[in-house]
Amino acid sequence: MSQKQLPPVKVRDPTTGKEVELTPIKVWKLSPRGRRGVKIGLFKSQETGKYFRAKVPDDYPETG
DNA sequence: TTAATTGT
DNA sequence: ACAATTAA
Repeated sequence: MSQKQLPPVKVRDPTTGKEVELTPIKVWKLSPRGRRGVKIGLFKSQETGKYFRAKVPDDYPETG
Protein backbone atom coordinates (compact mmCIF):
# COMPACT_ATOMS: atom_id res chain seq x y z
CA MET A 1 0.00 0.00 0.00
CA SER A 2 1.42 3.35 -1.00
CA GLN A 3 1.30 5.50 2.13
CA LYS A 4 0.84 9.02 0.81
CA GLN A 5 1.63 11.63 3.43
CA LEU A 6 -1.24 14.00 4.02
CA PRO A 7 -0.80 17.60 2.89
CA PRO A 8 -0.32 20.35 5.45
CA VAL A 9 -3.34 22.47 6.32
CA LYS A 10 -3.32 26.23 6.78
CA VAL A 11 -4.61 26.85 10.27
CA ARG A 12 -4.58 29.60 12.87
CA ASP A 13 -2.32 28.54 15.70
CA PRO A 14 -4.21 29.86 18.73
CA THR A 15 -1.10 29.72 20.92
CA THR A 16 0.84 32.14 18.73
CA GLY A 17 -1.94 33.81 16.74
CA LYS A 18 -0.01 33.04 13.55
CA GLU A 19 -1.33 31.28 10.47
CA VAL A 20 0.81 28.20 9.90
CA GLU A 21 0.92 25.10 7.74
CA LEU A 22 0.70 21.97 9.84
CA THR A 23 -0.10 18.33 9.17
CA PRO A 24 -2.78 17.12 11.55
CA ILE A 25 -1.90 14.34 13.98
CA LYS A 26 -5.46 12.99 13.71
CA VAL A 27 -8.56 13.94 11.74
CA TRP A 28 -12.17 13.00 12.40
CA LYS A 29 -15.67 14.11 11.58
CA LEU A 30 -17.61 16.01 14.23
CA SER A 31 -21.25 16.04 13.32
CA PRO A 32 -24.52 15.70 15.20
CA ARG A 33 -27.07 13.28 13.76
CA GLY A 34 -28.94 14.76 10.88
CA ARG A 35 -26.63 17.76 10.58
CA ARG A 36 -23.68 18.40 8.37
CA GLY A 37 -20.95 18.98 10.93
CA VAL A 38 -17.28 19.67 10.29
CA LYS A 39 -13.96 17.89 10.09
CA ILE A 40 -11.63 18.54 12.97
CA GLY A 41 -7.88 18.05 13.12
CA LEU A 42 -5.65 17.71 16.15
CA PHE A 43 -2.48 19.77 15.71
CA LYS A 44 0.65 20.47 17.74
CA SER A 45 2.13 23.93 17.53
CA GLN A 46 5.72 23.98 16.38
CA GLU A 47 6.34 27.27 18.17
CA THR A 48 4.96 26.35 21.57
CA GLY A 49 4.53 22.57 21.55
CA LYS A 50 0.92 23.02 22.65
CA TYR A 51 -1.87 20.92 21.17
CA PHE A 52 -4.92 22.50 19.57
CA ARG A 53 -7.88 21.55 17.40
CA ALA A 54 -9.01 23.29 14.25
CA LYS A 55 -11.31 22.74 11.30
CA VAL A 56 -9.85 21.04 8.27
CA PRO A 57 -11.32 21.08 4.74
CA ASP A 58 -14.35 18.87 4.29
CA ASP A 59 -12.57 16.83 1.63
CA TYR A 60 -9.55 16.18 3.84
CA PRO A 61 -9.11 12.44 4.50
CA GLU A 62 -9.82 11.13 7.97
CA THR A 63 -7.08 9.28 9.83
CA GLY A 64 -7.47 6.15 11.92
C1' DT B 1 -13.56 14.80 33.88
C1' DT B 2 -13.30 18.91 31.19
C1' DA B 3 -12.02 22.22 27.53
C1' DA B 4 -11.95 23.16 23.01
C1' DT B 5 -12.90 22.55 18.12
C1' DT B 6 -17.24 24.28 13.95
C1' DG B 7 -21.69 24.77 11.82
C1' DT B 8 -26.51 23.84 11.96
C1' DA C 1 -27.42 21.76 22.03
C1' DC C 2 -24.85 18.47 19.59
C1' DA C 3 -21.34 15.40 17.53
C1' DA C 4 -15.69 12.67 18.50
C1' DT C 5 -11.46 13.19 20.14
C1' DT C 6 -7.67 13.56 23.47
C1' DA C 7 -4.40 16.62 26.11
C1' DA C 8 -4.38 18.48 30.44
